[in-house]
Amino acid sequence: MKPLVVIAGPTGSGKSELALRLAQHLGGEIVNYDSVQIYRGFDIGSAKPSREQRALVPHHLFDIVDAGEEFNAADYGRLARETCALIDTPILAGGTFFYLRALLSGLPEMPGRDEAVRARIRALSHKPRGPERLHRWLSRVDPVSGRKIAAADRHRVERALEVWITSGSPISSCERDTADELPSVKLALHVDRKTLGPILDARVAAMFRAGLIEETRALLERFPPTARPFGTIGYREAAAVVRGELSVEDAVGETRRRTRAYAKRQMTWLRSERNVHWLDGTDRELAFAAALRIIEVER
RNA sequence: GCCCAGGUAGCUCAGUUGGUAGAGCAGAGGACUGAAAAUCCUCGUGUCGGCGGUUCGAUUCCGUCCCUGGGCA
Repeated sequence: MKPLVVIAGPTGSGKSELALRLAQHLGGEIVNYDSVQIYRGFDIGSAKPSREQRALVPHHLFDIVDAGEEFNAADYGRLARETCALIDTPILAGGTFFYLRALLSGLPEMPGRDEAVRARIRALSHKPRGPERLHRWLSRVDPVSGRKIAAADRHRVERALEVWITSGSPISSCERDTADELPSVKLALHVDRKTLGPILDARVAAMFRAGLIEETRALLERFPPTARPFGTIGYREAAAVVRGELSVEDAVGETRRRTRAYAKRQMTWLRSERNVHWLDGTDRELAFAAALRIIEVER
């Protein structure tokens, strides 16, 4: 199997554009690894490629689930493997590196999500000092995870307990089969944060101008407000505006703030990723040329 | 000109019944095993507006001056 081409980088660094150009040049097809662009209707706030762009080259794994449906990294990993297997030259584009990992390395063998168990755990967490008690429970049954996961990290505490309850074995004992990793060429666009900041600010303003609030209002009429994508950057703020809890101005500010923090988190993740070829994201032509060269050598 | 209310970390502010101060945000670094655009961890010395006074000691009390709001003229 030829190595998969992966385009990475922080949000707003020009991943989609580079991926599209490479796909056109190499006769490839784009495969999304962004956890919000998988949702139907969440277009403006997720910076989904436009209809025109998507007509140029086949695009996969966009608009595959509705907001109310359960979908997670494991689902993505399975789906993406199937999808890539059917395509001659997949070009992975996105920013959810946990999803990318689920695709390339797979997730360890372990029990899936169990809503009933989750509901029980969540009920406990709402009691006084609930989070602390859940963490103490976890530390007792799985000291390794207890040490690794902070008590305030409710998602991870919840999942670790869920695995313990449903399987009787600690999540920390589950191991990924590392030999199984799919070969890939990882290209990451680098834009230093001083430069990226204003780009992201402008992008957020453009999203609100393009009708993010109206898009969110329409989506809120079709899906429960607790649906996951309503908690993501931009949509959380737009939903608050729709509910009359936030001014548009504050929503823009809050969305900018969270977008910048997100870009920072993405950079942190990418820095620790091995075998990444870094490209200068400030020069699109150079980045494209360099990407082509690297892909030729690596494949 | 007079009367209020303020002037404390890059920003918004808390606080010190007098013993040189701390939150949120921003910023920096990090984690990431089915919610991942999620969730979380670590990092805080700044003439506490200026100058005097009282005091062993003032950012805190007093005086005065400057600045910013708001009100009255």
